[in-house]
Amino acid sequence: MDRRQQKTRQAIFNAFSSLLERKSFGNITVQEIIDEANVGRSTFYAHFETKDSLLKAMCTDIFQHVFSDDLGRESSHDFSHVGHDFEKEITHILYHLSDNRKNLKGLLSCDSGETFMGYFKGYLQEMFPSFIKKLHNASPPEYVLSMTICIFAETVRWWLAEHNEYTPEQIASYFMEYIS
Amino acid sequence: MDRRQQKTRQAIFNAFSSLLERKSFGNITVQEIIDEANVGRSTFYAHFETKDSLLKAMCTDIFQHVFSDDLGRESSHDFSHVGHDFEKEITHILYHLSDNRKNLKGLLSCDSGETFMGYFKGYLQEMFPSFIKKLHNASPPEYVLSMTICIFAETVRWWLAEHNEYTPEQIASYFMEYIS
DNA sequence: ATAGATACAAAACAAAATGTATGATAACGT
DNA sequence: ACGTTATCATACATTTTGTTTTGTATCTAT
Repeated sequence: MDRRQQKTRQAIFNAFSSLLERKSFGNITVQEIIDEANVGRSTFYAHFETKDSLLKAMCTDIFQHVFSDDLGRESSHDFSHVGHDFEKEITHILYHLSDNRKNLKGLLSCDSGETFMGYFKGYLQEMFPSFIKKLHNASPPEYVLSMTICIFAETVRWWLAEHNEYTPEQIASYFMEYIS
Repeated sequence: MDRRQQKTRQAIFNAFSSLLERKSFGNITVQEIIDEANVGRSTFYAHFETKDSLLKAMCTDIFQHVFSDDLGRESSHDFSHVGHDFEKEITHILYHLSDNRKNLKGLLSCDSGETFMGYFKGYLQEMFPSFIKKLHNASPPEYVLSMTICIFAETVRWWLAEHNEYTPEQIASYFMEYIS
């Protein structure tokens, strides 16, 4: 890929990320992104059709880093049998998420939430079903799955937005305690 | 209050509600609300400063109906001792929420989520603390509270958006099973 | 019933944002 | 070094936003 494209793309990502720290997705204009990134108007639209496209691209980027080496490699893992591995896996992911703290805080505080959570849940749905089979009986499995994913997402949000003082290991244990 | 004001306010609420069924909050323009409500431009701005003001007013309206006769009357209830009453209370609230299903679906599918959930959680925080004292030990209480609120909100969203076939009683029991 | 207050519609307006298009310039890959 | 292409600056039509003005209709209080 052309170096110029990379630089522009990164500049836009950085600008977007920086703005997300200050204001919510819905209140950010393309114009602001352009100004912050210091790129030409037409250049922005050459890269992204809309503000939503940018959001999606950014989510894809982040999740690729967070989940690639984990789930890609370990998708064959069956968490239903080895409970301890599951918590370790969660911890591992939390470490990755922590690296993206700056971006995630903005993305998690809804507005962008719908899109972001969509991606988030997409990945999580590959991890959780085999694990949650062990849990709860009377409630519909799809309900339990939805809640488990929601709780994980909210745990991450709670952690990154308000309680950075906890370690990934602690957060993982809180999460495990809550869903077990 | 002037009848004219009431009519206009209601027309705007209805228009907003109608639009929320079709598209997300972020993609709705004031212009569309004005057209749909069939009111003058200046009239809209006489009632609401911004689109966000409208959202807040609508949330206040809805929650007032949902929580007024419950929490107002029963705020003295101490749910930490009478577990069964708590589930009944939840069921009661679910019935009220069900009445506002049309509006809530739009409001819950994020964008407006940030604002709406803020209100939602504000009310829930008055209900839950005494109850969750009984639960979980190792995790921070504020974490458990956050997750409980989040689970309730997500339960409602899951129910209204995708699984209307369940009764308030069923949903309440699923919720209780999940958080107990 | 009437008088004063006020909510309303219609229109016009400036400012900002959106999305597209153009030509010139600079950086790129080979 | 050459052809390619990403970028910028500029311009433009369109839409949205929020304010203001003016005349009219409707309300409330007396």
